[in-house]
Amino acid sequence: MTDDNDNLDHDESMLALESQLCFALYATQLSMSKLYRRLLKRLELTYPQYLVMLVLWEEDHLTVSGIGERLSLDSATLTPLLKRLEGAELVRRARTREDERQVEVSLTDKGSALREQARAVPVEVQQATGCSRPEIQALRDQLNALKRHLDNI
Amino acid sequence: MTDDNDNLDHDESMLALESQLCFALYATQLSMSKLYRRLLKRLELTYPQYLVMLVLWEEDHLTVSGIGERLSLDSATLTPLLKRLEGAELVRRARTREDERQVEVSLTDKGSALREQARAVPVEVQQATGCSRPEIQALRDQLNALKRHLDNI
DNA sequence: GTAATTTACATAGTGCGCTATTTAATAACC
DNA sequence: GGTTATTAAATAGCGCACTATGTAAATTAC
Repeated sequence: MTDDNDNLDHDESMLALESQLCFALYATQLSMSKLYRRLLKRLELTYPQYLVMLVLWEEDHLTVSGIGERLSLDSATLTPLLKRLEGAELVRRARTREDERQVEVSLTDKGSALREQARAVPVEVQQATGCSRPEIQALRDQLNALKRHLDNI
Repeated sequence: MTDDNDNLDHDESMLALESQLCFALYATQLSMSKLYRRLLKRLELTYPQYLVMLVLWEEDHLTVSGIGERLSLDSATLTPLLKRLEGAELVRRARTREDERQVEVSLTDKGSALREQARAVPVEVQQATGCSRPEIQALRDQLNALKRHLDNI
């Protein structure tokens, strides 16, 4: 019954935790976010807040749905997060005159200034990954390709 | 001042969202967990619950900290999750006689039986990723290597 | 011009995942 | 044997990230 045994071994490894790409992704994401939590402590930002700030440092005056598109996040996630950034006086939120359904998110002076401190973060992260820049870029590109596949189902 | 401009462009891309490995990881993890949410709906499991079940299908009768080690998760995360699995009658939890600080988590018959239905999940996931098995294994191995680096800081 | 539909955001509720702390049990030390 | 330190799990509180739903504004259809 070698055939059955092969199937058994195959099935065993199909459900084994270590085989799972999903678990590698999940566990590495947790480790990455732990590293960022440490680095972002002095900026007084959480990791998702930092991602939002990255978006706004790149392009100010975005709507909630504009930020949502960039980060693949729902307004149910973004609205409370942006309110906390507003409370920290890093952004301001206001309904646009053109379309009152839309909320425009803009950087405050304090929010813009925080960019200077944030500059050190990617350097520190790169050191922590122990990877070269080409390796990081290759891995990032593979992940982005994987995401596009996953999103097209 | 081309040198300054080079530095400026360098700094621009260092904080650009698309440059960030962290964001690729974060966004891909969100997409992966969305895919699993769809597939796991009929098993009535959340994604983290599924990961716990994977661990127990591989090795039954683990302590909370044993599961925590496998998944890199704290007891503050696991205890409520395991209570929900217990409520769904997939596991049972009991203090061990040898050391009453420890809680042993065991599969119920229902929990063991769920494994059969779970077998289809990795196959469906692999189809969704659009990657070959060697590609998946290579990406998984790179992520695991990255995690080890991140954890050693 | 009005009604129906769609859109953008907000809210409610749930399930994590974390830090900090508490509780109870075990181990180490004197 | 008693005290102190450590360990395992649980609890509290907070910040997401999601689904579902509600509210208000804009667009579309008639």
